Amino acid sequence: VIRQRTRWHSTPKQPRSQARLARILDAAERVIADKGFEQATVAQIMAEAKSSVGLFYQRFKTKDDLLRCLLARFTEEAIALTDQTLDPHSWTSRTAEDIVAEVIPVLVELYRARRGLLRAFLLKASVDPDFHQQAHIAEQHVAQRLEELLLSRKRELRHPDPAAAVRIAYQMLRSTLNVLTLFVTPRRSGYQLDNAALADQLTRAVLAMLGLKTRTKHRSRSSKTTQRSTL
Amino acid sequence: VIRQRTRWHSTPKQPRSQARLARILDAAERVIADKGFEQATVAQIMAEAKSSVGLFYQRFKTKDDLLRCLLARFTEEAIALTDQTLDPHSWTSRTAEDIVAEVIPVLVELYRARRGLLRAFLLKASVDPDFHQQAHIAEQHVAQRLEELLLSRKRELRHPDPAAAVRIAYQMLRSTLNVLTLFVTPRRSGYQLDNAALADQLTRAVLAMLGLKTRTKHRSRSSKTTQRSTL
DNA sequence: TGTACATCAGTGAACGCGCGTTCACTGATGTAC
DNA sequence: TGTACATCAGTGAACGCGCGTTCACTGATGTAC
Repeated sequence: VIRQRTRWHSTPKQPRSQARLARILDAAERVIADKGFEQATVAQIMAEAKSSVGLFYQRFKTKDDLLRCLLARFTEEAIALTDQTLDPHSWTSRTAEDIVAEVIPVLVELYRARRGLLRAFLLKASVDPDFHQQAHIAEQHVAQRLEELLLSRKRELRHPDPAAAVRIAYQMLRSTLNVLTLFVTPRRSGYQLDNAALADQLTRAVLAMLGLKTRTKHRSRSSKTTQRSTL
Repeated sequence: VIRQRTRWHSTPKQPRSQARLARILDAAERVIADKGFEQATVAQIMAEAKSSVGLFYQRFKTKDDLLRCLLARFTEEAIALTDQTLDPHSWTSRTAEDIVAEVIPVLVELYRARRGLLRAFLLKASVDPDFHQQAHIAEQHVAQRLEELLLSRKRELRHPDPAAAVRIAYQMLRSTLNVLTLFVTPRRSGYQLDNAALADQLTRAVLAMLGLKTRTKHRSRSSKTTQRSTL
């Protein structure tokens, strides 16, 4: 009767059930990415994972706890990717412009690939201070790496306060991607995200904000193909 | 018994109950701005309006319908303000830079003043396609006015595709304000929004994106006072 | 090698709570005669 | 001026539904002797 007490939440030791945990997280990510966190029911998720509702509560304290776990998992991935991509050694003898022009498309693609999950994170973060805090910490890591990398080329930036420029440019870039993530539903017809064009536009804009010359290589697409879907 | 059938939703003709409707909308705006739409209960709102729950459903079809009404009311105000502020006649012999430098602080202030309500709108729009559609229409009105005004000074913009530049700059500006609206909780201590500094930073950034020279008049504040709170 | 028992892993029906919505009601104001 | 009735404006307790969470249960795998 006190049996229940002895079971910890999450991190089971047996390999079989550890695999099951991964299966649940994957299923959760799929369902949540598809329907959103609020609309996804625990029952749905566990059906997708081919497990039972009871098991869910042996792995997670609450439904909210699940999203926190997904965030943790995502954060790890994101930080690893960042540290790899933004490692200063891989950018020696490259200009600030190179960095911006190559990092932005990667970011845009990441946002596209994980759109549903990111959307769920954003919505939760906007409503739950603890969650926001958690997300913010991870976010700052990425921001700082990029800032350091760009400020090591401070001289190239024609701006009276390069640090401020990098920060506001990054904030505006991320905000734009966040807003597109929140509001541009792919299901809806009409404007479809053309990633290449979007990345181009953003690159151009960020370069301008940083006071960097734009090479003509970045085509300026006709304004008709420009992404317009916003709130 | 069929009495109920004969009552229309909303727009009562009697002046007394029309005043009451306004009182309900005001109360709703206060409660929703404070707690958010989901967390605000119909009972709370009607208590704040010193009315009863039953009356609520004589004025609104559903709780969602209330938010739609608030959006409609807000939209009207916003469009009126836009048409007044962005009227071409009041800007004759002013430069594109003047326009940007004066409009942005107004926008920032509007966002600050109506933060709670805008937050509720944004969250709803990100989840309800119909609502998003409605908000989008209003939004486009403002965007177009500003676009027209700036493109009438096309020659001043040093950019290969001025129309595209205006659009992406506006989108990034609005996105940034939206993200700040969603994520920077004023209750939380730490970074507090310094509107003047934020407006300055944004102005500088937008001018750069549009290919306009920055006058030294726009102070570049030390990076320590820079707004950093983002997701 | 067999028996008894403990623990692990998992199940899914039932519970319960919050809150949007309904509905049977009251009281005040107008209108007909 | 009084009476009967219709309509308007408003009330708030009760209902009901969705979904997160619980809990009494099953079956399989170890371990002691």
